[in-house]
Amino acid sequence: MKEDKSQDLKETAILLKLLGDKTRLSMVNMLAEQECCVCEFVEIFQMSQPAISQHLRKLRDIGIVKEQRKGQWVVYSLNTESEYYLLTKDILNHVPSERDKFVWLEKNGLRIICN
Amino acid sequence: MKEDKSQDLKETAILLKLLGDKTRLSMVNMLAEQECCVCEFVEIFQMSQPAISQHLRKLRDIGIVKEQRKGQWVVYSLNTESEYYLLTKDILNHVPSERDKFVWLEKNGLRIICN
DNA sequence: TTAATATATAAGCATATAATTATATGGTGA
DNA sequence: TCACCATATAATTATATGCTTATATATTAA
Repeated sequence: MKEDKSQDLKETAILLKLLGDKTRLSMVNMLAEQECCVCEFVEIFQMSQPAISQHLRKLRDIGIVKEQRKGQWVVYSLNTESEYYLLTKDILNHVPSERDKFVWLEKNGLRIICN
Repeated sequence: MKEDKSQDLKETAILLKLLGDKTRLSMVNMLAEQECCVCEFVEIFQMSQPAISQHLRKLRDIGIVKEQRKGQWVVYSLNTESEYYLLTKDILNHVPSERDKFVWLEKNGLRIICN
C-alpha cells in the first residue's frame, strides 16, 4: 500500500468535494463492504445508468475506486492502493454500514457478483 | 461534548462538500490550531471580506465553527460541541499543519487575537 | 452624534455540477 | 455475422456555488 499522501490540502479538498455527494459517498461506503457492478448501483440508487457511470468515473479518476471487467459486467471495488485510502476509511468510520443494500439486491435476484 | 451524531450519510455528505473547498478546509484547519478573526482570514487568503464572511457563514451554519464577538472583532473558533467534531478532527489529521500562517500574521503585525 | 473600522448580507454574474436523453463502445451467445 | 446486454461518453439543461460590488449593521472612539 502507498503511504498516506493525502497530506496536501488542495488535493484533499478535491477528494472531500467528491465524497461530498450522497450518491458517491454511499457508493464508496458500499464498496468498502463488497465489490459491486454498475448495474447493481443502478438498481440501488434508482438513477439512470449514465448518471451512475459518471459518478463512478469521478471516483475512478481520483483513484479511490478501481474497475475490473468480468465478462459483460464491470465490477468496481475500493482501491486500497490509493493515496486517499486511509483518509477515506477514516471518513467511512463515521457513516453507518449499508450492508442491507447488498441483502436487498440478493433478495430481489439482482446480485451479480458471486463471492 | 455531544456524541458523534455525524452517523447519517446525507448529513455527512453535506459536511464533506462544505469541507471540500480549499479555503474552508484551510480555515477549519487553522481554527483547529488557534482561534482567528475575520480580518485575519482576509489577509491570509487574499480574498475579499464578503467572500471570507460567506465561507465562515457556511461553516457556522452547519455548526463546526462558532463565533464570539470581541470588541469590534468577531473571533471564530472550532466548535468542539459539534456533532461533526470528531469527523472533522479525523479529516484534519490528513492535512498538514498551517501553523506557519499564524507566524506570518504575527511577523506582519496583523495578528489580532492575544492569547 | 459622527467618523472610522470590522463584519454581514444582498444582488448579480460566471462557472461548476449533476441530472437527462441520445449515442457509441464492448462483450456474449445464437 | 447479428442481436442483445452492460457500460461509457457526449451534448444539453437546470441548478448550485463562489466570487464581486454595493450596502447594511455593529462597535469604538472622538
